[in-house]
Amino acid sequence: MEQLGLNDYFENYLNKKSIFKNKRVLQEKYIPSSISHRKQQISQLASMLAPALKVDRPSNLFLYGKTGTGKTLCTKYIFNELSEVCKTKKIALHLIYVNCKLKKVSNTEYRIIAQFAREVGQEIPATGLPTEEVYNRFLKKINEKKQVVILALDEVDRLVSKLGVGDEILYNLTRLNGELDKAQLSIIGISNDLRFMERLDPRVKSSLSEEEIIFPPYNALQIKEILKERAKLAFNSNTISEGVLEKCAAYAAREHGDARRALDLLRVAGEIAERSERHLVTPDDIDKAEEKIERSRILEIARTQPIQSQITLYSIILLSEDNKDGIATGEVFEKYKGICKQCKLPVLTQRRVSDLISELDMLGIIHGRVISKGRYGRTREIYSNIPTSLLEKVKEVLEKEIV
DNA sequence: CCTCCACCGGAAAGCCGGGTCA
DNA sequence: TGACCCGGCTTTCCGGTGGAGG
Repeated sequence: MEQLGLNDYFENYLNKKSIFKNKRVLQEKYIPSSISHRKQQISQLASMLAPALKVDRPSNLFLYGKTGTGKTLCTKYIFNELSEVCKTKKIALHLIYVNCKLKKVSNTEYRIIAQFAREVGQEIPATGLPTEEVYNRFLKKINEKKQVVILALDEVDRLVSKLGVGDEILYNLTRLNGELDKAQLSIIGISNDLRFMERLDPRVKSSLSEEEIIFPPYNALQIKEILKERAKLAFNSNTISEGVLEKCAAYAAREHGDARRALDLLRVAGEIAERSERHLVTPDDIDKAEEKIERSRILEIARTQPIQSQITLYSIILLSEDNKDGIATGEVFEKYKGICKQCKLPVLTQRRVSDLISELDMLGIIHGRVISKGRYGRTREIYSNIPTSLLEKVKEVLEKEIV
């Protein structure tokens, strides 16, 4: 009997008319056949990379623009087009796209170079080799034949984040071309940190940004048009009610014209409507979507932090419950110490816990600022950023981990 | 105007678990 | 097998520092 019920359910599910026609259109990795409001950037990109088709080395170039302004999309788009041409005309051009923040936080020189090497078909162990050796293998591999290699480094700023340190990776990279005789190498840097360049060594700066392309944020109107195009492909007709796209665009523009965020919102809103058996997405769903995205982001962070960081967060939550104004680092540390002892876990130094607090701050899940209380010292004033409606749930998650 | 609190945050070095290589 | 290499996390050390209270 039960099985029959389940069968019916699935049967129903399949027959049910979905709101979505093709949900993939709203996903990040989808590349539309034409890109709106980026004509200028596309043609610049194309003209700068075109020499590669004659096996001449294109200039290094640099793409700026905040998140969701189409940098990655345009790059991938151009890469696709280029490689089409190369395939039909048999041109020796190798395009490599790497996102520098792949997997977890800080990516290192070794890993990045290893990643390049793998992209050109040279196996590299995950660790163990001297970094120098990885460079050599990479160079040797691409220098095997006469060709142009274009490296796109998405989110390059991640490579340099630790002020001062790290720009040697870029320095090395920009110099690599000189060590090749057959092959030629050029680099596309992509960054959403507008002040990134200022922090760089001038030598790197000049060679990396032989050419620059700027991606300005989309305005609400443009985002709306983008949404409209995508929605047409992604949803069945008459499933989007009046004002949904406008609201979605307005929310995304409120930040800084982040088209990706707008698309996420729309997709989640669609899912919400669908799950509640409606055939219409309403502006209200956009609000729900925004809340849902934020909630799951927070829960995800709480769940995946390393244990010591979880305990720190837990301490902050506990303390902020009966302490409306900010908490001091010292208080957090005392609480933290107590919990660690109780759970028989090693206790970290206050210095370290202080860093954990900063990290949680970066994630936006708490916030704090350094403040002086005169005679009573100088400390960070810490507040929780977790909405009260989510507090219990977060605590639950953390307690499960801590025990 | 000076003091001195309670921490901030940079630098450097150590440890550990992952690996290579000859 | 032992000598090395790497990244990530942590500890150690320590020079600051804004401003309430004297």
